[in-house]
Amino acid sequence: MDAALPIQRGLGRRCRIKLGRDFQRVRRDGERAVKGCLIANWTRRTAGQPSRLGVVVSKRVGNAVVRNRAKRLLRESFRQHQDQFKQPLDLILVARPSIAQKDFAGVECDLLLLLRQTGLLK
RNA sequence: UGGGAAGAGGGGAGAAUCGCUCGCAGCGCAAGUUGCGGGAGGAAAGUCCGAACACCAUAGAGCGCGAUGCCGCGUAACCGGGAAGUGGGCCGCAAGGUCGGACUUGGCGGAUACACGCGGGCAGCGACGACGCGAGUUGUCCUGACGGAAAGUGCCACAGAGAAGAGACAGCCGGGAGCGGCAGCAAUGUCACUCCAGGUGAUGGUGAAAAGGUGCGGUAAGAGCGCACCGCGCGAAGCGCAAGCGACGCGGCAGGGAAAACCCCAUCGGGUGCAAGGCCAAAUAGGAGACCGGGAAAUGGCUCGUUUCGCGUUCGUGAAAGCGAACAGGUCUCGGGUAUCGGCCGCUGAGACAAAUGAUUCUCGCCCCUUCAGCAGUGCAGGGGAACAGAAUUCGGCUUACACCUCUUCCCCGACC
Repeated sequence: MDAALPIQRGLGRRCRIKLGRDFQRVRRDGERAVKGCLIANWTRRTAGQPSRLGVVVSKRVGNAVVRNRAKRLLRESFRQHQDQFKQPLDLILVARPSIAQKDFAGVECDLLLLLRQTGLLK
């Protein structure tokens, strides 16, 4: 890892969407895209604020173990690429049932493809 | 050696990088940041029983509802006192003291509903073995929501003549009448058939079950009609803490299944659950509606009974009682708002609250397949696999899921000695 890249890849409490009204706002007012095993809703934030992530995994995806793993994979994909966004986002990732068969590389690939298609990446 | 069943135990290890969460300490005004330490299971699951804990309710009686249902002993969660060790907080310069609770070890006392374990008892158209001519008895195993069918009501399909204090279809039996064959001189005897009125519960057939069974006697034929034995019922010396067993005596036999149909008996049971519940801002603030105003509320289902509250004020009318109106009062319901799926406590050596305990890579170990080498155990290389499953107040039990490995017991097949 070269020293030129800023290493700010944490995913603490400030980087999460926790309030129900935030979820409702993003899913009502934001933009929406679908790719592979995930659905994304997002709204743009002003520069300087951190990006925030919310994860939604319904019971249709699987039992508690499968759902937990899906959430972890989505969070990890977001964490590793959040500094590559053009501008900060409030992003909600909704898992689809096909995520149960994917590994980390598959989920990461779907997320990058989606972000590239919608022009959110640098 | 291979396969199967049951039970018990285990349920990969280590490292690097990047992250999450909680606690403590340092730095920082703060946001944060650094260090150290803790961070999923045997079932964390289902939520099927219970306990702790919390709140609400609670004179009592009856009815109802629910749960449980052979006997004995034991076990834990939990509560109380206390000991040692490990780790932690606080005080102290230190030695040390102290604190609450966590874990481990050993032990004491209290508490038991359910559950579980062990032992025992009883039952069974159950399986196998032994004994007996036989009915049957007995041993082992298995099974058992294992109080009551002798409180009552109802049910028992199909088959069968008959299914609960039953029943004559075939059959058997003697008697009467008729007709016929045979024997006889005849009276008569005998054999078969038909009809009539009876006897019978031996035989056949049906069924889960046919109203005790096996034998002998008896009889026209039969029948506990009589006897012996077996079974059954009642009483009972004695044995056992108890469930219960039972020498012996008496009784010719009372009597089917199902209570997981209703039901009866006994025992127990108040309700809701951490979204319990408490605290904080603001406040017994301030709105809307309904009802009561001879009633309301509580006794969490109902009734009785009991307890509590309330039956007020003003105005009009009237002599008064009373009537009408308004207000106050009581009870119930509903909605908005604040820092808002508000925050904190409850809440923990995991302790969240859009929910942490992770991601990637490497090494080693385990299992399977293939190639090669080897008589073989096996070795090298390549590829693949690793189940069920994620804490949400805590604890005990139950149930369900589970790749693979280890151990114990039992069974089966093959080979060798």
